[in-house]
Amino acid sequence: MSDFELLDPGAAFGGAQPADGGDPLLDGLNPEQRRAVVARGPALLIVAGAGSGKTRVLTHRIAHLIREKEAWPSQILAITFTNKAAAEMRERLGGLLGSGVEGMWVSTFHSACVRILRREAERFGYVSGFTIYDSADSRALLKRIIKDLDADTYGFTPANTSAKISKLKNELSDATDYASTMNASDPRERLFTEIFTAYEQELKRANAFDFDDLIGQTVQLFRAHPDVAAIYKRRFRHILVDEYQDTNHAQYSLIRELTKSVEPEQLATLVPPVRERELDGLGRIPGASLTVVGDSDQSIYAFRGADIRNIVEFERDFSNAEVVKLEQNYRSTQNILSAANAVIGNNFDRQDKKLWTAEGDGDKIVGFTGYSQHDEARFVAEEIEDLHRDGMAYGDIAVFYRTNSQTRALEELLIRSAIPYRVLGGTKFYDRAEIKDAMAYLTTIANPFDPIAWSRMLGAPKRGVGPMAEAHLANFQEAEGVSFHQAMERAAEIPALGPKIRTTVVELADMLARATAMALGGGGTEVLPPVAEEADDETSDASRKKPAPVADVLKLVLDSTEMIEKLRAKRDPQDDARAENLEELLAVAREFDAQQPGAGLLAFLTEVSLVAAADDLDDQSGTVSLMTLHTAKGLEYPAVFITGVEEGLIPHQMSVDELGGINEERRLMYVGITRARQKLFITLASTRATFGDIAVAMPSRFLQEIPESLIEWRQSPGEVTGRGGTASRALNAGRAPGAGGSSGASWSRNRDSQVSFGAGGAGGSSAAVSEPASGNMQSALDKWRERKRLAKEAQAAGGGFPNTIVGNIRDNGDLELALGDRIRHDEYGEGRVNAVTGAGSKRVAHVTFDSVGERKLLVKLAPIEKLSE
DNA sequence: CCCCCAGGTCTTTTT
DNA sequence: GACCTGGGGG
Repeated sequence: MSDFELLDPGAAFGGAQPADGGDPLLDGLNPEQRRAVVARGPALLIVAGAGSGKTRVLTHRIAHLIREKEAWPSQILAITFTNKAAAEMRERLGGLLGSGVEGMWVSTFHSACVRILRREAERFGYVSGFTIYDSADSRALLKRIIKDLDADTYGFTPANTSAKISKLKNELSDATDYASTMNASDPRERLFTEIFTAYEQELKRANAFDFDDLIGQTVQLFRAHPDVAAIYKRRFRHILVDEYQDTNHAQYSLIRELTKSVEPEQLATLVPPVRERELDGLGRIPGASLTVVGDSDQSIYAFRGADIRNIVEFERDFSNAEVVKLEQNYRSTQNILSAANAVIGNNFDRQDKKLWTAEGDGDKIVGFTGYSQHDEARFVAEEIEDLHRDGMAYGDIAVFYRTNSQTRALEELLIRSAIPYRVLGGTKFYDRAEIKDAMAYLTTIANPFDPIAWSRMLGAPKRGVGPMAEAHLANFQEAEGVSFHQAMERAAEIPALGPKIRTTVVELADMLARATAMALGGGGTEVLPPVAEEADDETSDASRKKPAPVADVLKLVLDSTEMIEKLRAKRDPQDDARAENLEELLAVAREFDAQQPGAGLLAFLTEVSLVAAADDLDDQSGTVSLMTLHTAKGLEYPAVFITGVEEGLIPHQMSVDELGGINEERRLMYVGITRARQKLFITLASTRATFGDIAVAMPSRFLQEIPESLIEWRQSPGEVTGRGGTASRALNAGRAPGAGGSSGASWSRNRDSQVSFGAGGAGGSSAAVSEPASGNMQSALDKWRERKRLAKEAQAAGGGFPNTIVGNIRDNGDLELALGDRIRHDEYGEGRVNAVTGAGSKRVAHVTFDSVGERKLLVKLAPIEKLSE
């Protein structure tokens, strides 16, 4: 991405632009881009198709505002989607402006809100040292609440409750609102209200915010305290929001609040005093100018509350809005763009927009169908090796997938092929148990009122303090109204605790007190409870010394708990890896201390809470990047693999019944395709192991939406089982006999939905690509179209259209395998059957191969034949 | 109080 | 296949 400028043909050839005027901020931009840079006025919408150079436009716009003295850097608030994008933007601005980026806020919604909340926390009963609960913390808290209220018998789980609460909070709704609108005769709704209320209370007691609160509470803060809002409204004169299509209602409201004018009655409280030239004709400070950038075709976060209407209705929303459309793509070849256009064109609920490029067609998209996900992964690994041999850097290659669980097979093959790779997101470093344990110490040190962190800290490593002791301490803490640490110090006052536990607890409390003193830099000043009035003098402690480096605090914790030593002492090799992870955490803390000297523990915890999946991407790492399609948004790579392009995966099974679900999945596919610059590979498998057993997979409907002339199949879905001609034999063999139960049902469905593919250069395809329909009942339409497609295909199968490859699934029929049989496998060679499990079409053979060892195979579908005994 | 094992449940995507 | 829960034994 750093070399984007170099690859930008607009810069190289000038295109249709007027001759360069010698302005570095405008030269090399196309006319639309220029308009977006120089446009002024209250509101600007930049509709930026994928790869149309929007980051460049945004940075140039900001630089232009500053260079033309229309704004000080400190008057700019730029919101990006990830911290990485923010860092990149700041870097590019530095390149354009030199040093003049001091004081500019370039950050994510969440980081910006934390910054505001930490400053203003005291105004609404929080302490600035509040904890940020990630989803796991929220769920841990909800789990306790659900158990306390016996709500699990009503089907409430931490996961579904947390999702529902999150959704409500994204709509800026709280428990009181919910209670007033719910159907009170429904016991489930009443119970949910109780859970929600308890959850809010517990968060407050813990001095903690969850992710959604960060936005929502900031909005509440602004609404409840116009004087606070006035400070920020006055400060930020230009607000720019990237990826606007993925903003939710809370984020939208935040932007709305910030772009309102400051009314005359608020002016008096502002410091420094308001000067005449800041005011408009009505004696107000006018609202900030707003620039939003987005692409409704790339809206993929509806599940998180993102509301596509925010961007679609922007013009209605902000009157006098100017609109600039960027459609020229500087990233991909025409073939890739044509595929992307073809796919997204099937979403009928969008404004038509076509990406185009001045570059040539480029290579065709390469397609491959493996018969299993291992086969698919093997192809990916081999192609990566080829690309690398031909001179492409590993860092220029990315592999995308829909679900995190798909990484397993890919990693296995990449390891075997000695290809350096890294997985972004997924099981994150900070999700590991041992890391969470260590982090719990740091969190409880920063916020001794946080029960989740305290409880985790108490139990790890095991020290003989169990749930009973924990409950006694927690009760004492609540009754006395002290911090958890103070409760521990006074363990002697709790008669229910045994002498041994008392000693352990007091010693632990002593260690925490030392660590706290270090972390806060004071002489052991106890952090005050979350009460607004008292919190004031917490900050006025002039005698405070500088906080110690985070690494020192962590070192104290690790040393005194002997966490690393205890792990090393175990004989499980996994525990060695855990010990190394803790060493790694220490290294991360040292790195943080070096990057931000004196920032302290709280800043470290904040940063860790807000890292996004794409943030740990290191452009210089020189490794292949693996990530979900969601994480891929905003990134680009010369070579891209999209894997698992199957029905049920993309579109994901879960989305099929959701309102607009298919359309969102299609956008996800579109995002994936448009990440590729030169080479795009689309792969799938005809069987996939899920849940431990193996199921038949069908090619994704999105695959059929790509014109076949754009794809060069190395192995098409129709060919995959065609080796040795067994497929046709199997297909003529008719319906599988005796396939009972659910497996039979799924089998017959698969047989009915044969897919027509132009494998091997077949002519005009009869592929059932449905016409874009008009209307707005998208879900119903989706279903109807799906049914139409299936009907058409069924007809095609029966009527025998010439290009239809009848049946794309191998079928070994009722091949009987028994213990001890020798078989030959197309890929693995010869092997011996150890066992056969399952029944019907789900029969699985456990085979030890001479070359690769034990494998499990679906008898019906595996490319195997029985050797004579 | 802690460890181990059997059995049930689940899997979309993430700041 | 992985993770969590609950019961039994040490």
